[in-house]
Amino acid sequence: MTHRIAPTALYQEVAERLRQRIFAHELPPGTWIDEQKLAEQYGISRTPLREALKVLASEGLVTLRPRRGCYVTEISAEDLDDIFPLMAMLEGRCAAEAVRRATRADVEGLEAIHETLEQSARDGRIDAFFEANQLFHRRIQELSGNRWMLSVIQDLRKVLKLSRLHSLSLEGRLQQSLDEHRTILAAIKAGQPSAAETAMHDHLLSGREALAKMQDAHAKAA
Amino acid sequence: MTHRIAPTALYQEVAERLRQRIFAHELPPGTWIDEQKLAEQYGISRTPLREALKVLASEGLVTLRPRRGCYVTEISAEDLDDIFPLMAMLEGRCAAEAVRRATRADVEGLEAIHETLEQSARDGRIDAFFEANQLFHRRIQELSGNRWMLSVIQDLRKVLKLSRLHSLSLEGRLQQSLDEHRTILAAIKAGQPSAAETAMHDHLLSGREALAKMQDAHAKAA
DNA sequence: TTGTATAATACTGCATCCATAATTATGTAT
DNA sequence: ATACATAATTATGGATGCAGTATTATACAA
Repeated sequence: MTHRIAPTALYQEVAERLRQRIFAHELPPGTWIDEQKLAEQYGISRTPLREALKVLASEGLVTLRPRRGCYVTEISAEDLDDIFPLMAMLEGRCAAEAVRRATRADVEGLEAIHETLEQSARDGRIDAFFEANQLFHRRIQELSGNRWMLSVIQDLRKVLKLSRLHSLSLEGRLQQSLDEHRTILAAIKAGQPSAAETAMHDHLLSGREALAKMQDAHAKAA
Repeated sequence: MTHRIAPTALYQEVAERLRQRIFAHELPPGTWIDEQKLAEQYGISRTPLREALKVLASEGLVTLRPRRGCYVTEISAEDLDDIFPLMAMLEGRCAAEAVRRATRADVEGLEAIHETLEQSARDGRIDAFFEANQLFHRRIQELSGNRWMLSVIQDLRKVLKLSRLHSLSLEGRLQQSLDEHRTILAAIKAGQPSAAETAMHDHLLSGREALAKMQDAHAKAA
């Protein structure tokens, strides 16, 4: 008899599926979410769907306008200007803390992740690069040992994913990103908390700059 | 004809009422939330109540265990050890940024708030002191001009409020808290960002220490 | 008396239904 | 033709009902 360890509720699964569709920009920012259409699509009633939307709303992925419906949140340039420095500070702190707490094995684990990053870059496998990148950052956050810090960062990262340009920009500066990662990893291996902190901090801000350039180019094209 | 500007949904009102009851420790951590009893109490159906619980869950105030019900979140000493340094960093940064952005009028507004804090302390009006304290912190966060920073901090503060000792500890160190506020304000008036930052930072950590002492005393009494 | 198995109870999760408000479509007057 | 008012439609918010599972109570055996 197999006992279900994680008896996830329907609304949770729906929330996750919607998250994926939002991140994939299949539901771009501004899109109105048609409850009954979606419910029908998923073969469920509106009740769990609406519960899922409440969750996504408190994550900031959708915006609920009472009596007006639910829309995928639109993120402004000002929001990005707010979020990136915040993330830079938080992830920077994580890196510093991670250096202080990481065991030998932990560092080796990070090196392994970084290696797949390098490999993905060489092979031009962008999606694999994305994934390894995410994992690298996340692992460092975990090593910092602060559950709440991790939760805050992950929440903010979700919001960043709303911006289509966010993923595109990474593509254009793959090599630079890789270099920055090397710097971060080097500081970690050398056991230098504050070097790791500034390296991570700058890495994030560099991401913001790349995104800003994307926006400029985008605006010019329009 | 008055047009309702903010047509707040029922689930939002319910969520707010529950928040208050949780913060007031009328529903202490660990309490099981009886859906139908509460729904009956509020004279509503379970549907909006359940939606409210979803919101509170993503705020971390309650924990939903699928098929098992909903419980007020219990916060551990480790959580506090995670959250306070995080808050110290965030609010510290806010203070620094606030100094850089505040106008003359802004600073005067802060002074006014601080004055009610002083007055409340003199009069021994603890609830008024609490309120002015909250306002002071919040105003600084607003002055920092970073909406997301503010949102993150407020979310974390909600979680802190789960700990009954949190409010009690402030009571015991009213004078010290006041002194620390004076230091913060002085740095702001002097236009010294980094002094304000460290003052605010230390103020938060000092709060954590006081809480730890409370916990020790509490443990000893038990 | 204690432990286990079974039955009764209670609660959660989801579906369906309905009232109300918002939106769109239609008609009329200027 | 355009603007406004009214009617029809549609979608949201909330209530109710029901199936399935967790929990508690009861009975029985060791």
